[in-house]
Amino acid sequence: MSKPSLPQGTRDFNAATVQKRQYIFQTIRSVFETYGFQPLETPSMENLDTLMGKYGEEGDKLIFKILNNGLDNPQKRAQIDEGWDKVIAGKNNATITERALRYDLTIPFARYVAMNHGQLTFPFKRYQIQPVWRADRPQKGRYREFYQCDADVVGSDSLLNEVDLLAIYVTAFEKLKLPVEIKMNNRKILLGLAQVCGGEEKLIDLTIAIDKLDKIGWEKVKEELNNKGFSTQQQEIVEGYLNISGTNDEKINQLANLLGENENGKKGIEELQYVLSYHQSTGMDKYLVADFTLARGLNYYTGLIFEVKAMDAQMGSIGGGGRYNDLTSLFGVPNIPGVGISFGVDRIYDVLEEKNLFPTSIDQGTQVLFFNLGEAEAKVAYAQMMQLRDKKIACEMYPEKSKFDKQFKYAEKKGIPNIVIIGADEVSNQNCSIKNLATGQQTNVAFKDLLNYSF
RNA sequence: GAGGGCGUAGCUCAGUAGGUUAGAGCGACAGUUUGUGGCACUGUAGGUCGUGGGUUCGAGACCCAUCGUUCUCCCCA
Repeated sequence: MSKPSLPQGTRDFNAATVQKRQYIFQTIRSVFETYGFQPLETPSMENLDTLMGKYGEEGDKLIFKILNNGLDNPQKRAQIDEGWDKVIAGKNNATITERALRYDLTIPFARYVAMNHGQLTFPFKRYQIQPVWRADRPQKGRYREFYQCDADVVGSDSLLNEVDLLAIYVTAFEKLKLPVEIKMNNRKILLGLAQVCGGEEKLIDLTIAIDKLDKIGWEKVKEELNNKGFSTQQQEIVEGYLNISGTNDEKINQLANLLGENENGKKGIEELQYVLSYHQSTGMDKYLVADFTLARGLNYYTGLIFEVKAMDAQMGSIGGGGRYNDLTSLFGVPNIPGVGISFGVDRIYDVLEEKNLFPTSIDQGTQVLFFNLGEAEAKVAYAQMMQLRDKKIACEMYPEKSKFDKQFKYAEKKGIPNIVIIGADEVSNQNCSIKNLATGQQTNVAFKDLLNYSF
């Protein structure tokens, strides 16, 4: 028997951790509900072809695939061998695998909308809090199983949805007391840039290069652009684009000059301005930062895109989202525009922990420990305890008659603030001794008054 | 997919240029006269040194492989 272990990139959560995670979930959930979003849950596995091809080449490689059952069936040997050959050649084959663990919550949601659009009332606003799985190499802030909290609106083109979703971000992070910056860009701006220098078909090469700016620096980006066949003149435009700086308004002005009369550029800027100006009136614009180098990997985005960064923390993005104008057409139902955001709970947890931002009051453990002083006494004490439990006070009784020392230590280790002692004397006097472990104060309380005692 | 670090008691780690029976702190358990904890003292248990090879008279230490873990890059939440 080998030592038990956990699959790579997965974790157990102990009591204290679960409570802190619940605090994050509940905070986000209550904000979602306040904004009129309703819950949805989908299965942890989807058909493989629902997921494949939606996350780009890199993403497809990170999907956890589930091996089919019955591969040991000798009668299907030939078929299975053929299937394996295809899998080994890098293709998917339904004989070997036809299901996979979900990689995010957006695509399963799109699949749900495509399947149920006849019954849904649009605009349809749903939130979803569930784990997702990625076959990534685990490292800091990166797990193979982690939770996302998504809110999406489908069936509406209005930018008011973007405004609303940004407000959700701001409200949730304010409640969590986590200082953040929300970066915004627009795919249309990136498209406009591509059209101005090199053409639309270079959009992907261009965004990949731009995205690397803060990691590898301009010289290397320039080199990469050169390799991808961008002319000197085009490279200069990109350089000008990347050098845009200042306040949001200043950046937008510089961008407008650079992109000139390009239709996509103008539209992209207009949308960005709309959302920014809306949030000037809510006061939330102080969190919003126009960042034209923001690209985002998922290739289904078509409009405004967002990414949330925790301030002063060594951590990748803790949330992201954007507009996708035609996601359901991947599943045969065209013309349902959508926009959504996602919270990365596990990373938010790591940042809150690192910065010590969890409130101290979320520890919801036992309030009162009843000492066990023997069979007869325990029976009397148990009846008293049950009354407190009826009043929703968390109580427990030490399960065996042990020395005081031991029972005290148990209370201490579990962080139980109060103990109640009911021994032979107390039973005959119909009262109990209540001791507060922090202060050491001990008082006698009659059984009939116990219910009104404030612990 | 590429590249580093680290695997010694339940936990955190020591372990000198390879040399006898592998150590400490914390934790656990027991006790210091069996109704009042935190402190202190005493004692007890607990290790195939990740695994498998190799070098050597001799390996926890050196070499190779393998597994696990962690971090960076890629990409992402």
